[in-house]
Amino acid sequence: MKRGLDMARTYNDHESSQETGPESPNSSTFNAAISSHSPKRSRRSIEKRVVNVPMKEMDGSRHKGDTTPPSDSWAWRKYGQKPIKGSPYPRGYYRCSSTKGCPARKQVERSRDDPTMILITYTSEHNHPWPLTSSSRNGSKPKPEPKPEPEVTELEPEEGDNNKFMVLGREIETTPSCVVDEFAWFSEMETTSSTILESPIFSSEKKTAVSAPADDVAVFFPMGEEDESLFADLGELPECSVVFRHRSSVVGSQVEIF
DNA sequence: CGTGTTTGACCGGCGC
DNA sequence: GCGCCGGTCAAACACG
Repeated sequence: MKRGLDMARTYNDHESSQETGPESPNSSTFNAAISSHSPKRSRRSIEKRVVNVPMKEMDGSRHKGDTTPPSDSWAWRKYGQKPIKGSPYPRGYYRCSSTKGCPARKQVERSRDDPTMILITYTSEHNHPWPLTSSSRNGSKPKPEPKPEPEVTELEPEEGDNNKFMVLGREIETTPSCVVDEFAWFSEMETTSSTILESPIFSSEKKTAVSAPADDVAVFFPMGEEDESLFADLGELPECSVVFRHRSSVVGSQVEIF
């Protein structure tokens, strides 16, 4: 039996059962659906987010190798590892196993430039929610865990900068209306283990994209209208609610969004 | 026994 | 057209 055919099917079976709606061309410059690198998903919008995590934050977590990701609250199952050309470190491929049919994936690799940094790329289909149920890897079973009562902090973009921020060196216009519910999962991760570093990109624009006063981490991501549909079937968080919880140990944040 | 990891092979896109 | 490369599959294996 050869793959091509059934591999696409295997996943589409899962995904089709979770179809939340037709792909909508996005209006936001920011949530730009990536015409994927992954041809098998080309029918859909793919969202990609990159997070840098310093390795030291991984001490004490289940750190077994170069591509072992820092523990977050989600269950991830590794499905592959590849050496990457030009990088001395392999890239690990993980699929979300927190929920059945969860389309989220992540890639974990050491930064070539700074081996102490772990580069985590989260990928999910645009119309799929990011995993909101969490599961501790301590146990073997992921279990649904509705967030108790997330501490909601309303964040408002500063006006001075026109709601723009830099993404990989590009200035991106953002939608001021919402902060990222979508990143509740990220918040979880952040609260559990990692420090998300502040990148030069964001530090230079810190008044806009990332508000990272000494003890607070707040990250803005614009949401297009269609993003809200992400949560239509979730109902766990109020609109425009999110945010990263206060953590005294946090030194900064960096999230690059594609 | 169920779940996750390892690893070699395969597939498709892309550049030359 | 061909080779390279990134992404994924799936069998075998490990572990609790």
